[in-house]
Amino acid sequence: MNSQTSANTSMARRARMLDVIRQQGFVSIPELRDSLEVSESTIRRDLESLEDSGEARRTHGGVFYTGSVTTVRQFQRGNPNDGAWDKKRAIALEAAKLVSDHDTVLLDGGSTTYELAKQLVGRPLQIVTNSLPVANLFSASDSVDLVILGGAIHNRTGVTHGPFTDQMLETINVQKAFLSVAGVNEKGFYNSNLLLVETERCMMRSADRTIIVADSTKFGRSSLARMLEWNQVDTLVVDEDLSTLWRDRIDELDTNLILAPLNNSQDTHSNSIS
Amino acid sequence: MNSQTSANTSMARRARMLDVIRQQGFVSIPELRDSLEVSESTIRRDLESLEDSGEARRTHGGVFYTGSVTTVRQFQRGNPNDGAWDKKRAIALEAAKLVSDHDTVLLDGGSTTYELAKQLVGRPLQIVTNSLPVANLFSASDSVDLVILGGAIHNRTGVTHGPFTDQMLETINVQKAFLSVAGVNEKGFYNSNLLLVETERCMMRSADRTIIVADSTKFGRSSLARMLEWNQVDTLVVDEDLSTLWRDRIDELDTNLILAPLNNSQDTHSNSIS
DNA sequence: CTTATTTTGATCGTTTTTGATCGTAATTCG
DNA sequence: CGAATTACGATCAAAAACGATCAAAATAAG
Repeated sequence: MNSQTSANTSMARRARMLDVIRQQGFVSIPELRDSLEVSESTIRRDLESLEDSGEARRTHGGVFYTGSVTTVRQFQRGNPNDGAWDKKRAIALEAAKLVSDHDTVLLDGGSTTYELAKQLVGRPLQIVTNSLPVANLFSASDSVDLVILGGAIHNRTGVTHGPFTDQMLETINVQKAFLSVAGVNEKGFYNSNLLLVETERCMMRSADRTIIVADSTKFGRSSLARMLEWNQVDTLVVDEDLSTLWRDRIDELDTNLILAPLNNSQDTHSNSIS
Repeated sequence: MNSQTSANTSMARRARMLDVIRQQGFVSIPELRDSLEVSESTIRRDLESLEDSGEARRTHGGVFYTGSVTTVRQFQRGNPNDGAWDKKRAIALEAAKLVSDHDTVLLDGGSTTYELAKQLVGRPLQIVTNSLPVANLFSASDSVDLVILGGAIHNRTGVTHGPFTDQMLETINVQKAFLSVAGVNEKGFYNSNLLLVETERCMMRSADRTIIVADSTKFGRSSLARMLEWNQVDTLVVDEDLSTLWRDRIDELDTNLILAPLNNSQDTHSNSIS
């Protein structure tokens, strides 16, 4: 009809639609029809698409916004068939045993530390973290004192990093720091972002004990920036798929190695339910 | 002609209903019918559903709120009908107009600033905040540089505060700071938490302009701790339900007063997105 | 310029939700 | 204890919302 603007493509419309949904939290279809000046049929089709991509959830009578969970969703939904998922959870279970009640614990960002965080919810702890998803986990809980490391947010991962974070870490001391890595080789531990690596070095300096959580697929892989040397790490938690080659190597160092068993889905449910 | 303020859908209605129940503790069905303007049959069906989900318990003659910890938490899913909510959104719309693209903006915690944050999503900005919910809104967005103020999390509200936060604010400068308050009287602006108030003072010092967002119900109410004096505030955004008494008072000061209109009929093209 | 593909808007049958009615159960009052 | 009143749940018809389908319009390709 009226070719008023050049920005009348379906993609632009969906972006606008999502904006409206986000701003209002909930919108009915007639409202969207008036606001975007297209037919309800088109609205329905667009919503279907938006729901498929997970940015909104439809209900009878309208739409809810669900988009802000995208960062968290990465972890939660994740790739359940990834295989590495089981390893991460096994590692998290073992790592959680290293934490005592009323400890002060620093948690880095990353999917493995996020799993660890889930294990720690509900326990009486002081938690320090630079990860937004991890912070969200604990923010509801009454049992933990939560401290967030300030700084610039790294968009993809939802963790803070940079000079602000580093400065804040200088005045903080924790008993145990759990760090995640992107790769491990014979020279040390790696991550992909330079600023992030600097922040993680600061974390190490703030901690009495530095504990690395890494699944076995990370071994032999390096990445952009070296984070730590072997002798700077107290304890390493890996799943039991770690090759004997690496086990032997670590044996010769004075880094503590903890192997997480992979078939432990039994022991939590084994008893009860007669 | 659906100039109805609230979207009429089962889900939104149940949220409203639960709000009323929570607020009053016990409500009769006729009361709910009057308050929500639907038939008693619908009320009964909704209550049945709410009881199934454990959020309320029915008895002969009405409903009790069962304080169940559904941890719905956060206003994200929202209480679209807190009553004051319309005001908050109107204020947010006006306040958003004060923000220019590529501004550096500081956002305090609070439901009104959260509404403001929703309005700002998608715009090219630098955002600094101490609020976890606000941070979550922006963390997915590519258009904003997000900086989180570190510090201890205040459990109820999900905002950081305390010495860490204050220290970090000392090295930060923003063009506009949007602060929320719990109360306003002739002496100044109040909030309920002493440490939080100290942090908000630091925010004010870090900002070129300090803008207070407060709905009209806050006026005449004080709270534990005085945060700011009148002369420290550049601009005040309030809904138009503000009494003439207060309008006159503010007129005599050199605080800028912006009144947000409440008629929320569909805005035609006031939405300057792009 | 013509044809093919995509996108849009309208229509229609189906499903869901809503409001009213009515018989039954519970509570109150005499 | 029994009658009256009130509240409750089930049933049913009207209304609203939904999904599918199809033709027109817009866009892209030949």
